[in-house]
Amino acid sequence: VRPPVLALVDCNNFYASCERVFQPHLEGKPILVLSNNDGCVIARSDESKALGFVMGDPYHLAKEKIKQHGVLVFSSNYTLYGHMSRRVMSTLNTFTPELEVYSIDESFLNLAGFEHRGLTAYAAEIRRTVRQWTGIPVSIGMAYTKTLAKVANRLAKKTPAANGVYDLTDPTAIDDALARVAVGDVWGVGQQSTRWLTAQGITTALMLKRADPKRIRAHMHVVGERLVAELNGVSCLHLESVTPARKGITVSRSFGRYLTDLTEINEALVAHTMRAGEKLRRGGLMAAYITVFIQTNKFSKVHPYFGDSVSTRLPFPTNYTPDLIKYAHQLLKKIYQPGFHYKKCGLMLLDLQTADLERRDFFDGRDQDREQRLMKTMDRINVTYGRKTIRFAAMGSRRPAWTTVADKVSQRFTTNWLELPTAKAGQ
DNA sequence: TCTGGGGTCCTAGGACCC
DNA sequence: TCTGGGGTCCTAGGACCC
Repeated sequence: VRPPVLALVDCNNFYASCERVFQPHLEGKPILVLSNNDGCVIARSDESKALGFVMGDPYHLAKEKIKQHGVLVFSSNYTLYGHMSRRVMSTLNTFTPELEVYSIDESFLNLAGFEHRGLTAYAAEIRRTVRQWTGIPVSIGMAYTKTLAKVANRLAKKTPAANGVYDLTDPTAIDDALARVAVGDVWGVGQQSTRWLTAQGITTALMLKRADPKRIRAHMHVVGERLVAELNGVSCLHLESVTPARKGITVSRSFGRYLTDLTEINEALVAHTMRAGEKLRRGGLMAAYITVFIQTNKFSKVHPYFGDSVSTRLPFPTNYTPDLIKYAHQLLKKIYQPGFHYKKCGLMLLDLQTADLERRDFFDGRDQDREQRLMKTMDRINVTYGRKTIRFAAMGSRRPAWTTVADKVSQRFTTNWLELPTAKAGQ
């Protein structure tokens, strides 16, 4: 019995493409999208790639070249990207009953049962439809394992004649394809493994496919062994159409400038904690374990590096923000050392559990119903009138010292009435 | 002189992903 | 001056138990 055909649909240059949808004059121009805090390059249009801009390039080091080539630069606009992502995914859902949303710009589709339509033709139709309904260009790779579908997707992008669709279900085509892929470009092979594999003389995906799985396992553990199996057409990573429960929630940000003062850092931490609480409640969850971390700028040549983290188990699982703020603050005080130039802080909530049980009845005389109503009301106000409309005093009231930089954000075209795109009828 | 063995649970840290 | 943020999985090793 054949395993199901999997298609990996990947949006091309997703963030850059999102910017283009509502600003068509950007078509054909080099675009870069920056990370939070306008720190580094995280998305590039084809034109920018051709100019030699690299993923992860620090923005401040690229500025010269950006100016020189007239590249258009955007701060990241996650509200827009998230919304465009949902549009793409729901479009894809009309082509298959079973789909796994793998990331903001990628989905695996189960195409079993659609073979009679001709896989290449069907994929081409998916591609056309997504483009027409959302304005986002996608590439599609098909194979019998996720790892091979990833390879196929890569080839769909790299092979101009493929028209954005690459079928790797034909076993006789696989080896030729794998010979064209560097081992470091295989999904799951990162820097460490690339270094080791190369030293072993394994430089292409095909060589990795043919390597002795036991030998690979000795260095790359079961993950590496599975990878070799997947390259050999043995499916180990199955389609997960049901989103598994979240294991942790992290909120962290770099500060817009250095902070040295505990109170100021705590204001940032309180803001992050509020956000983490919102995420918890939105997912119907409570957390029983919390980690807080701080760090200075790891790239600085003038200031010494310092970073630390500390965790604690909470006396009871909670999603009540005042509880979270209290414990986060206690932990921050434990790791804060005066005298450093801090650049970032954050928290992680772990050991998440569903909030449907009344677990805290035994602990104290607190009125949980009232607490939950309070959080619900706060959440509703902050959704309706904007984030942090209602906030905790510990967050500070003036413009916070830690505010991130985002100088070049585009409009929230899809989620804000005041920022809708305008169309003009021409002659 | 000679000081067990096997199991579980938990956490930290590494590697990788987008 | 200026280098992101949020995840998952796996393994080793310590604590603990019998």
